[in-house]
Amino acid sequence: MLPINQIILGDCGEVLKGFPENSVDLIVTSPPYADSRKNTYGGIHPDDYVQWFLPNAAEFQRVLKPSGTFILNIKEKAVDGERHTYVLELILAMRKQGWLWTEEFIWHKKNCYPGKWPNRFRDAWERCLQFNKQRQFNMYQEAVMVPMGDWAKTRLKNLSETDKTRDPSKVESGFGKNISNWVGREQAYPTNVLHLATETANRGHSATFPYALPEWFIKLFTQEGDVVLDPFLGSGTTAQVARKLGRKYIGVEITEQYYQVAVEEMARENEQMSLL
Amino acid sequence: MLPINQIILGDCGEVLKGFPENSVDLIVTSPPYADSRKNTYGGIHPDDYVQWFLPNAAEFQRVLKPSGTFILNIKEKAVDGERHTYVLELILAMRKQGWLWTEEFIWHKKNCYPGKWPNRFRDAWERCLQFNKQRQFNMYQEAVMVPMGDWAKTRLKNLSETDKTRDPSKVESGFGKNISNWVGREQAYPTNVLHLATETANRGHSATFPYALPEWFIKLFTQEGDVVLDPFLGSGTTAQVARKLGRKYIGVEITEQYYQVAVEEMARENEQMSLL
DNA sequence: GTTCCGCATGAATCGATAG
DNA sequence: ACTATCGATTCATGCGGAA
Repeated sequence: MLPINQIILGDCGEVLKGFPENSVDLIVTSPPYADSRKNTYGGIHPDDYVQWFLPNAAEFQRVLKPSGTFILNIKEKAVDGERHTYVLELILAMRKQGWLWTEEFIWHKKNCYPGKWPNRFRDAWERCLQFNKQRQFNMYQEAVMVPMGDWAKTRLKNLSETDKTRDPSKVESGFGKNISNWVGREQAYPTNVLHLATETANRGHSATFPYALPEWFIKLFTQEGDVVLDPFLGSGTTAQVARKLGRKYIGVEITEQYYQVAVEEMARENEQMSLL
Repeated sequence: MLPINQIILGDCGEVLKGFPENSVDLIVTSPPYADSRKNTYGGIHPDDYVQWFLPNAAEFQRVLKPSGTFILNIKEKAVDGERHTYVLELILAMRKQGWLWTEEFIWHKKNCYPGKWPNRFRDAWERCLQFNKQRQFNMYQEAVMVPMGDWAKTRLKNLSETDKTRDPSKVESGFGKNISNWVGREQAYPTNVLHLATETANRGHSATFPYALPEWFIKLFTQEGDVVLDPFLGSGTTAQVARKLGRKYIGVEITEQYYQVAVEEMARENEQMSLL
């Protein structure tokens, strides 16, 4: 049976074998990036990453409903002066596995990590790859529409203050000129670029993604009561958001430490909610 | 000899064979997208795109200086409900050709209008792939610095103890050691995400990119007097920008129609400049 | 209640040095 | 030669406490 609203300690590749097929509506996850968390996840070498990931992807494909979606948040690192190609190879390999590579969303990290190097700038974006089992999948675009009344505010907020000061002419002319087109319309659809800051508040995990990231995809690809799975749960962000949005959640985490953090966070939130 | 400051009518794969090797400082171009300009470029089918592009890339590699850079502005189309993989395959194939895939910049198209498709949102970004011949290449980062955010003014007023000697975190970042470098600083280095509006003015070419795009890369990778090549010139944006910035330009365009537009634009600008 | 302001921190990368 | 470790470099945000 499907372990609804549970957080499970274990290797997702193994744990998922006990799940029935075609039972999950959305998989949204941020797997360990190659070689970057040596001390926590064992550090998969970039050259071995595809081979490590593929068996897991096969299980994801099995448990995902035909109408479901798989969102993979990932970014290749720089190795020996180049961007490594394991993410590109992973996409190609997953297509051979039967996945459809439907779309690539860009997460623009407004507060990216600082640094300076002679040959590259700071990395301010990550990929959110959308995979599907079939061309027809559930998508609730209206759930993530931006209200027109707030459109101006949100748009400018998304650009952030610094972006505005850096390119005032473009923002003002482009924005002011077009605003008349939107009068009378209620809501606008977003684009495939997400502007979110990483949350710097320590949640006991070195690589939490911001709540808004899973939130956006959960709203977009599921309805209330649907099942959301995060096979690399980390400190539990996806599960917390899914529950808050009235979705069923399943989280799998391999390290005892983060499993504990995730369980405690869920309990803490539970308590807070019962107090209200 | 290298045809400095010229626009040439012809197929770049052929035309470039007459150029000496190691003679160009920067190649920046936006090639015909697969299947999207059928009537102008003959419409390369997505499945044939890599095989069509590779011979051209080989010539680019030959004429590029060892210290030079190749910027390729490209985005895969959605074909049959999926993102096509020809761009991923092209990157892998070019690496086999000897190119280094140094970086992937994201061009975020700020003023893109919300559209409506049943299963995807409006595409608001394109790839700008950076390729190099060797790990050491010319990069003039100071030429593209941007104003610092407003936070800096208040932030640097009084530094906390942790700013001066911050404990190394889990990720072992030695942040905050030479905070004195910051005081009085007005500008910051940009990131690998470019926020540029698409230009609305259609200059008789179906895929013009905005002036700001080649401008940014020309400033970043060349100095005055350097040679900038656009092998798919289109209506001439790259050549115009290069000349304006005091770089030598070479443009190659295969279609008579766009070649004419490019030549006329250059002449028109020449006239305007002589009037000032 | 709002607004302001201080401040810790984050999926980094390169080059030199040591083993 | 080849790998492992270490030091140096650098922004911008959301949070929480205070006004």
